[in-house]
Parts: sequence; structure tokens; C-alpha cells
Amino acid sequence: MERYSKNRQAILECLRSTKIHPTAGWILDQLRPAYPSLNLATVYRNLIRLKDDGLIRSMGDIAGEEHFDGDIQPHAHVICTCCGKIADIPLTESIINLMESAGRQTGFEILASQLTGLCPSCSGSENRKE
Amino acid sequence: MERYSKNRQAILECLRSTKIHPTAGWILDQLRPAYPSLNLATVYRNLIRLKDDGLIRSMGDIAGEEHFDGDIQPHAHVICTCCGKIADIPLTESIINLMESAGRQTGFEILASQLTGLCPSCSGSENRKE
DNA sequence: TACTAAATGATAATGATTATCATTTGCAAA
DNA sequence: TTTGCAAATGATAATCATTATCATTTAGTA
Repeated sequence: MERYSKNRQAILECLRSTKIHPTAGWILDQLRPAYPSLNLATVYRNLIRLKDDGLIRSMGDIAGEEHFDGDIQPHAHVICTCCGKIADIPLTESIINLMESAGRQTGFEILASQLTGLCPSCSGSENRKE
Repeated sequence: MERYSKNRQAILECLRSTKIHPTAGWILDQLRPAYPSLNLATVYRNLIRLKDDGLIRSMGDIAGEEHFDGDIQPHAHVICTCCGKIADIPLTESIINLMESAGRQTGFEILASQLTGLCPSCSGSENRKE
């Protein structure tokens, strides 16, 4: 039978209850009121553990910080490479087909689709150069 | 008229002549023989500059390191979240449609499509847990 | 109640990236 | 050619997220 600490459970529930794809630091800030002694290292450790157990997923480093996702169903995101903003996009038939087709072509096990670009705010400012 | 240093030109050409989507460190290693005094900070500085100028593109942090791409045409990648391996996938009609449709839905200016998952090697080892 | 492995908090170490700053380079005007 | 100046550079320190270390605590079990 698997041990399951209060901290780990709280971190998992925190991740599952938000749609913002947070970082370790954000999770710590959320849980501090209820778990005043909770340590950042513990958050990181449990995120790694939850990821290894397949209960959460990492979105990789976005704008310098690793973001996590409590939704392990295959789905898609749009990410702003400038400010790190993340938007969900509905997982349409065409995206599923694309993921499957790319998986067949490359031999990869495709788990997520990330479209990257510039959000409305960043698109105006940063790209007035070319 | 724009100044254009030898270093910056060499970095740009290095990026354009490879398909491996390298890191700053890799570029430095490539150029060291021809530019023995080239410094890592200079590579970083010029990559930022080239990116700001729209001549190259960053793929963001992959497995802890920022990777760059000399190909600024919209295109698609498959990335292994475990080992960082990157594979190109041809930019099909369906991907273009997907990018355009997601752009309309979210208001983002979509520049690239990244499918993430596990490469054949990592798929075997890391995921035997669930 | 005592034992043992897992979990934790505190903190140091790591590693990629960025900032600082004095020096050098390369063009442009005199 | 010489001088002046902004850009570029090399060397190195600083930053910041993440990871490792380690002594201590916790929680389940014999």
C-alpha cells in the first residue's frame, strides 16, 4: 500500500483545482496559509514524484520556469514565448489526427501539443522590428 | 547602415547551417576552432540580438537549456520532454490550418507548433510505471 | 513501545543565463 | 592618418530556478 503524505496530496489537489498551469513557487504561495511550514524543496520533490507517478504532467520550462499541469488527458496549449502566458485550446479532431500522424512519422509517443507564438499584448510591442 | 560583427555573422551562419536546433554552448564549441577567443557571453548576447532582429528564433528551454533555430519560416517540431531530442516534422496543410485556427480562437500570433512527448528511447524506460 | 523507511525543512550546491565593467574594435569626421 | 565615439567583446561576478545534502521528524508496522 502506498504512503501518501498530506503535503503531496495538497499539492496534487492544488494543481487539479486550477487551470493556470502553475509553477512550484505559485503552488507554495497557495498552500502556505494552510501549511505554514511547507518548504519549497518539498514542493519540488513532490512535483517530481507526482510526475513520475503519472498523476501530473510538466509543461516544460516556459519563460524560465517549469510549469505543471494537473490535467493528464492529452490536450493542447497556446503559449506566449514572450511573457509565458498560457491559453488552453480545445482538443479538436484535427489536433488529435495531427498528434497521431506525427507520432507515426517520428516514432514518438506524443502527449501534448503546444502552439507557441505571441499573445495579443506581446504581439504589439515586441515584434515591431522586422 | 547597420554594423555587423564577425562574431554575430559567424553565429548566424552556424545556426543556419545546422538542423539540430542547438544551444549557446554547442554553438560556442563549433566556432571555437575558428574563433579561439570567442566568449560564451558573446554568443548569448548575439543570440539575443539576432532573435530581437527576427533573424533567428528561440525554441524555448528544452531539458533545461534554451535551443535556437536558424529557420524562421513557420514550421513544426516534435520534442522529447525526457531527453530533449528534437525532430522536425513536415509542415502539412493540417498543421497550418490548426495554427491558423488556434490563432483566430486565442488572438495569439502563432509562430510554431511543438508536439511534445517521449522519443522511442525514453518511451521504453521512463514510462513503465503507470 | 520500538523499528524502519519515507518525508520534511533548512540550506548549500549546481548550472544556465544575465549583468557589469573595463578594454578593444571599427567606422567616420576632421 | 589621427581622433572620437558608439558598438562589441572578454572576463568574471551576480542571479535565479532547480537539485542535492543531511540531520531530523513522521507514520506505519512488528
